[in-house]
Amino acid sequence: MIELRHMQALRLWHDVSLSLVHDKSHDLTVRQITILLSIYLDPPPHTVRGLAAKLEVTKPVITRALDSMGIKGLVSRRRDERDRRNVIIQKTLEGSLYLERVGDIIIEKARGLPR
Amino acid sequence: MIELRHMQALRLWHDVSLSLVHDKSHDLTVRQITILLSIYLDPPPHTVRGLAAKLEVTKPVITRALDSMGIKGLVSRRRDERDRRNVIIQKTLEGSLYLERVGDIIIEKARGLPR
DNA sequence: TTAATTAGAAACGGTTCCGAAACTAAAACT
DNA sequence: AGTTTTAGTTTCGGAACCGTTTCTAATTAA
Repeated sequence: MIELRHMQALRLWHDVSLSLVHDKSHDLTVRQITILLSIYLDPPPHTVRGLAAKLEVTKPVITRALDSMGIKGLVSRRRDERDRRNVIIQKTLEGSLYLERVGDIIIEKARGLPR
Repeated sequence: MIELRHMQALRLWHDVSLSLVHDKSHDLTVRQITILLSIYLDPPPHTVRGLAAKLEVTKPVITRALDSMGIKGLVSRRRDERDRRNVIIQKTLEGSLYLERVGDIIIEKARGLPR
């Protein structure tokens, strides 16, 4: 039998996920949102290889996720001038606004939970 | 500027999502996990049309998600004998165990947050 | 300066998902 | 009984994603 606090945790996950599904604007995969959150929450600089190691996926997975999210304006890329093999992944205004909305949703849904 | 409680909400979402990405066992999409959680948290009976309406997606999306999760043993389907047009979607032991683990992860990551 | 390493992207083939439309079967209506 | 409606699935063409492998460019090592 699942306990009450388990149910509340899962209810939160459900409610926020449902809001993300309803929000047709971006439709990110779990990997993509994890990458996006890493870029916005972890200390920079962010590189393809660093994200690949963190998520335990191959580099092409990161490259393609950045392609997709770049098209949507959620992240941008810039060559590292100190070592031009590197690509520095950067935040965008659009990405910040999107995550701010996601944060609002999480807080709102958490507030609605029984305590 | 993102506030502290925003950051904590997003950090929780990040940490749990990262755990889900690391967990190679099931690899569900956001839609799939939303459907799975609906089945386990909302009062039955669960039907294709009901889930489609709730998620605001077409019925084939639900059918296919149930196909995928059925193969993984996370849900099962049964004809409604009272109205044989309906399909009743049911929980499984495997699905319960999986969501119990997800609940554990959420609670664990929430505990690790600064307060 | 040439060879080896490193970072990231591109190419390849396969899988999965999508929405729209067509289809099957069961129930309800007339 | 025959038509219409309802529930769910299947099919279709297209898009996105996956892992592996290959490629390009930049840096480091010999």
